[in-house]
Amino acid sequence: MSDYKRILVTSALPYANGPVHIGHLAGVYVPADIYVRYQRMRGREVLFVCGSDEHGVPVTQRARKEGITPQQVVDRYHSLIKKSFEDFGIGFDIYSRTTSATHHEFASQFFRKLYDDGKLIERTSKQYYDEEVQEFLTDRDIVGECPHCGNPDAYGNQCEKCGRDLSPEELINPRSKRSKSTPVLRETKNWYLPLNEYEPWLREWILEQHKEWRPNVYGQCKSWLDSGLQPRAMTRDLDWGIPVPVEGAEGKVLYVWFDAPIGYISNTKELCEREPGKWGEWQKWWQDEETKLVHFIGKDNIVFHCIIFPSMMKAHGQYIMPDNVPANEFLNLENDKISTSKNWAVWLNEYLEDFPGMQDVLRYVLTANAPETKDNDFTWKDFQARNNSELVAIYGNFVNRAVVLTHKYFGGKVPADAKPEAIDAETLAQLPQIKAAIEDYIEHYKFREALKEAMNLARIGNKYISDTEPWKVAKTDLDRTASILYTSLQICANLAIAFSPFLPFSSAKLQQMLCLDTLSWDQLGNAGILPAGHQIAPAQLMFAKIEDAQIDAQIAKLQASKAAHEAAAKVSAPAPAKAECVFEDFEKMDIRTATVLEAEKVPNTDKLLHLKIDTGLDVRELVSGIAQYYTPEEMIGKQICILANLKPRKIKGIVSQGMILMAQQPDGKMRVVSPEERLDNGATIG
RNA sequence: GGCGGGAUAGCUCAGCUGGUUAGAGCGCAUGAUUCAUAAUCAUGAGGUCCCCAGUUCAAUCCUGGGUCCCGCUACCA
Repeated sequence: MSDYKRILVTSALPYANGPVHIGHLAGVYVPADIYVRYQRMRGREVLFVCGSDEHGVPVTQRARKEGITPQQVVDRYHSLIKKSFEDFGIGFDIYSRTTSATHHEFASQFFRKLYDDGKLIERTSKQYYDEEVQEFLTDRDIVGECPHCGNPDAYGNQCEKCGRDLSPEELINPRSKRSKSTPVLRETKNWYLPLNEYEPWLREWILEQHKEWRPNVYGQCKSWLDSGLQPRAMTRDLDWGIPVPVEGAEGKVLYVWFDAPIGYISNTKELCEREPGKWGEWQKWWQDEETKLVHFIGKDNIVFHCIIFPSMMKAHGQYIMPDNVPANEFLNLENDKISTSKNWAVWLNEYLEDFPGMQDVLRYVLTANAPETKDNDFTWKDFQARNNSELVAIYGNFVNRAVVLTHKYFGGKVPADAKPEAIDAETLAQLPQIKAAIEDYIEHYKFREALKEAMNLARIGNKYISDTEPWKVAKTDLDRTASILYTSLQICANLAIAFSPFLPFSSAKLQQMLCLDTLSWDQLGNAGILPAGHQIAPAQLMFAKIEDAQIDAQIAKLQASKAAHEAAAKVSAPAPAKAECVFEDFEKMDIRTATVLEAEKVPNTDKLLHLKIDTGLDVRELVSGIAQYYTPEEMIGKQICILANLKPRKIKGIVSQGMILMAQQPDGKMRVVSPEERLDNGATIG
């Protein structure tokens, strides 16, 4: 922090196609919020910016699925997410959105500057357009015959067989993977950021100057840089997004990873223009070397925040670079990956309803168990245990002991330090050490350890009060009792400060109980925060015990929602009906029964099985992408149905003669189609 | 498959540039205590530091190989 005047903190923009869950919180928002609250308490000038990421293909997909507009989708989730964050105490200075006018204008200008300065490579090409889905196709959505080796199933960017790079126009007889129709060539232009030109600079900046970044972040950057960067398209042929502000770019939008990180900047600008007196000009946050920029993200975003966005800012020329990008690993839930689509998650908005007033418990658990170095697991049992045996039993209990005794013996007035002893000073001497430790840990983004130090302060308090036994001493020596409680109350005041970046609601409550107006970080370690004679409020419990029933209910809810989702996926949203076809088309297909003789995984793939089957006509081989649903052993001996006269295609070097008929549900579950009763191989189906 | 990260007590995690009796919290056991939300305090048990080889006087740490988990990427008629 030494050389910086102010700190700008960004936290990853949540994607506005679903609510926020505990994985997001643990990975990004809670640590960022702790960092920000801490820096603010130290009196540093801090700006904490976030907002919804509202462009991109998943939003349009969701809209299509629900029969509403993309705008309706993002409106719904933006307000839900924003409200949840507020209620949870994530202290953004601004939480805006990438569909805002400010952002659209700003991102356009940013792009336009790169364009005008010649920082972008323009590539005009005839690109395949799928008239059925009315969209341009990405290279990999097009397959056709390789002009070099004749492989009938080369991809638009590369032939897997001969390894040559291709462009889609070179393919003979191209086909669209999106609709199975024949695409037509249309002229299109796209603009690329030549990341390769920034490679030497990135190497120096990251690999030489930021060896202190977390291993996962540094390692992944190194990996990208070592394998060589390629120009990356910054525009897309889509209709949901920010229009590309260039002549002849109709029907194109900015790549969502171009637009989204600029959201950090445009949201800053929005805030600065709204309250210029408070925040000054946005440029001071983004373009002044004395600003320390920190991006809090999850590990899946590393490349965008460390390679692409910095390259964009470098290309622009006026921006500062992040000082650190503390990316967290992932949080699992009850031993399973958190999944929005499978509804396997604890949603923030639901947590807030189910556990009203208990924001800090979740903040505590997610910090104590934060996935800082590796993936971690959230379990409700652990949540309960940490609440009951740490927050209640150690922190809450200590405060309660001190406050109750003060009321019992001194009418709720802080007693004078009438008869100090060595143990008091020895105990209080630990406070500055705790302060230093918390500071060091937070400055190094080690929030888990920092929180542990804060909790140690409460442990010190409990030990002190047990060692000195004021309830016994009170029978004979009220002066000594006064000193003990004086010391205990000072520890309470220190606790309110030490915990306030982590547990802001509880600190506020404690501060109220102690009748303290303001607390600053500087006072942490101070053994005389509460003056003798100061009146404090009656004791109230800081944390409530969580009973088994509440936890069981959450676990049951989780299981139920998962089951409900699975059931719903089965009945709802079947694949849309296809266009009518004539009988003659159907008749062309030779569908018949066959039996699997041999099966094995295709090497170097995750999804492919190589099968040998008896079709009744012959014994032939085919390749099928079912390895995630069936093991080779399960397939052997199975009777299946195949499309026997499908044009052979070579996949991973194996000629696949036909296709297995598979039934697939909307939730992805896939099963082979078999006759109800075993028939001879080669029985025709129709 | 390629690349990156991870694997340490029953659980969740620390262990800086190779030498520590390998640590902490929770949980568990025993004892003390009763001001406090049966909370607290003390003591203790509990570890092939993922596996195999190598370098070294010495390896949890370094090197090579392997296994499992996660991410990025590729593949996915």
